[in-house]
This record gives sequence, C-alpha cells and structure tokens, in this order.
Amino acid sequence: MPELTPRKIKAKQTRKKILEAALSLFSEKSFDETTVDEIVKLSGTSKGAFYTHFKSKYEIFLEKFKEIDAFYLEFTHTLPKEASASEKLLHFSESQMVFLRDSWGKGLFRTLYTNASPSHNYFLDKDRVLFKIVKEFVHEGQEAGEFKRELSDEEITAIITRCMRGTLYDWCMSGDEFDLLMEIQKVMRALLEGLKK
Amino acid sequence: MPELTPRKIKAKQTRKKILEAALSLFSEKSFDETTVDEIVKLSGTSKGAFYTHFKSKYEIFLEKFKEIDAFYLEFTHTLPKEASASEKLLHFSESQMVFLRDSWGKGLFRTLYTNASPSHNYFLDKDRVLFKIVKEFVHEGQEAGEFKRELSDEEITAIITRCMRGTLYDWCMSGDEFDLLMEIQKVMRALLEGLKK
DNA sequence: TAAAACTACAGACTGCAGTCTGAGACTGTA
DNA sequence: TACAGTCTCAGACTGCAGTCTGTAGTTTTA
Repeated sequence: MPELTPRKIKAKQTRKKILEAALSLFSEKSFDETTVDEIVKLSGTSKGAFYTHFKSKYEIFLEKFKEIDAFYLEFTHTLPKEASASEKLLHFSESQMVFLRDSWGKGLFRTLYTNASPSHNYFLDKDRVLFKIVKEFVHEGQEAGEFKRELSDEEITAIITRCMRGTLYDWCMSGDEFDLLMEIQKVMRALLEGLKK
Repeated sequence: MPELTPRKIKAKQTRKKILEAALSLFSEKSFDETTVDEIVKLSGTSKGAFYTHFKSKYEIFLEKFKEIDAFYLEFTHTLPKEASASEKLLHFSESQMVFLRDSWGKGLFRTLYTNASPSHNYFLDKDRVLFKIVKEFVHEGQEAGEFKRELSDEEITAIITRCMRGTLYDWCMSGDEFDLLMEIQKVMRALLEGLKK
C-alpha cells in the first residue's frame, strides 16, 4: 500500500536528514537558538524541502517529545501490582516529574507551552500514552470501589492530567525555588483524596 | 517626589498615546493581527518611542489584562458571608470562569499563555489580587476547621490557583466541546473535597 | 513513447518584532 | 549663560520564520 517509488524513497531520506540535523542542533544549542536556515544548511537541503516535510519548526520539536511516552509506558511495568490505584497514581506522577525534571528540563517545557496552539497541542491529545496510563489506573480504582463513580474514568483522567499540566507549567515558568517533586505530591494527594469515595 | 519636568510630562503623554492606540487595535482586530508598526502609525509616534516605553508588544497586552483583577475584587463583595469557605471558593471559581469566558474569550488567554515567560508571567505573580482573594478564603476555612492544616494557606492557595490555571489552559487550547464552567466545577469539587479535614 | 500533470525541492522574497544609531531638545551645574 | 550630559524619539536596519515562484526530474495518461 505505501507505493514506494524511487522518488518517495528519496523524499523520505531528505525528511530524515532534516529531522536529524534539527534534533542535533536542538540538543547542542536550544530550540530558540537554532534557526531553520542552520538546520537546512547542516542537512544540505533547503527551506523548500524543510517546509514540504514539516509544517513548522515547532513540529520537529514535537517529534522529539514523543520519546517521553516511551518512558511512561516502561515505567508502568515497574509498579507493584498489589498497590492501590491511588498509590500507583501518586507514584507514577512522582516518577514522571523526576524524570522530566532531570532528563528534559524546564527549557523544553517552556518551548512546549509557548509554541502550542489548538491545532498543534501535544498536551491535549487524548490518545497520548500518558492519558491511557492514567485512565487505566483510574478505572482500576473505580472497579475496586476506591474512587467515586459520579465521574467517568475519562473525566477523572482529564482532571488529573490537567492538574499535572498546571504543575508542570508553574514549574517551567518558575525559578529554582520551585520544587517540582514536592509540588506534585501536594497537588496529587489533595486531588486523589477528593476523588475517593 | 515625581519631579514632573515638562519633558517627563510629554513622555508620559507619548506613552499614553501608544497605549491607547495599541489597546484600540487589539480589540478591533486581535493581538496577533496588529503590528507594532500599526500601533506606532496610529499613535503618531515611532518605534523608538514604542520601545523606550514598553519592553515588548506583549507588555502592552498585559496592561489590559490587569483589568481582570478589578472584577475579582468586586465579586468577592457579593458573596454571602454565611457560606462556608469551600462554597465561596467554588462559587468564586465558577463566576470567574463565566466572566472570563464571556467577557474575554479564548483568544486572549491563548495570547497570554503563548507569550508568557519566566520574567514576564502574569499568572505566577503571587501579588495578584486573585491570589490574595483565594488565600483569604482558604485561611478562613482553616480557621473554621474546615480545611486541613498540614499545608499552609499559601500552599493550598498555590494548589488551587494552579489547577484553575490548568483548566483555563485546556479550555483556551480546546475546541467548542470544552465546557469551561462544567470542567472547573469538576476540578474544584474534587480538590476542595481533598483539602477538607 | 510523447505529452501532460505532478512532486520535491531550491532559494529569493515578505512580513514583522525588536535593535541600533544618531540627533535635537531638555536639564542640571558652575 | 554656556556647556556637558542625558533623555525621548525617529526611522533605518537586522534576524528569522514562513511563503512564493520556478524548475528539473518523475510519474501518469493516452
């Protein structure tokens, strides 16, 4: 079905070259500091090529961000089966924050937030792995009679991920005094408490 | 003490002309659609004048946003004294969201979020009226034995405003299907429940 | 297999926020 | 009252994301 004509193969290679050059520059400097012209130069292509393959500079950036989901997924396997749903959720959010703080950093999140748009919003994508993971825990908690049923698992998930997002926002816009781990604990504990029966 | 020499008076007038022209254009079109050149032209000044009085186009935008706090303040006077702290907080957040939705709209918030930076962040300013209002209610609730005391009033306030912010974020980045009022109710109910003794 | 239609790409160009230079007017000092 | 220093402002300039136009080569059609 993909119909790989020689031309399309070459196009894919071009796309890949651009992507790799961009990611390399993003990590070497930062998103804001690397220009599209540099990406184009390093990849030996052109602006025309760049914009046929990507809608914007930000779109490339998002590409990298998808890697985060891999971590999430892997992490869930390490959680003890016997823990309660709210313990799992608390644990998960803590590990998530530590991971994001140490492996990604504020700068990336600032970029993520300040370049987001309704049509291009990584956070709000309901198909995200994060969303699915949280939803599963919530569902589990409801089945076990731990959480309320007035709200659907989907609604509760929306609430939880939203408050995580708010915390992440405050963190990446704050100075060093903001302790991401402590703050997520406070928020999650209050929230989970309120969601229990 | 202000030492109003003729020169400073004229400078203030220039500043005012720029501000008024900008706000007029922002409401006529939108933030993104109005250019600094237009503002400068309409106000009969120059770029040089613009950037001596304002650090950026966004800074002018924020100027307008401060009006919101006036609404907040006024609203608190309309709340029944006898209501519980959590009722007041719930009520307040609901009215706030209705107000923001109907009088301000998504567009402005999108601008607010996507142009924010650590040094220039309206939301995170702890001196904001919003912060003070919420803190007062929280404090009241703690005094009345309604809320936990494990967290300080300041900490609880941070949590609450953060989750409001997260909800606002989701709203302004979402399509029409997002019901801001319903969503804030869900979030606030869960949160307030979890903060009670 | 010739012509028509399309695709991936090159790079010049546009639009806009923000910077820089310089000048004229004002202010404070002696 | 002269003159050195300092503001306010004008507008030319820079830097960069994204657009537009043209084209060579490829694919499709007849």
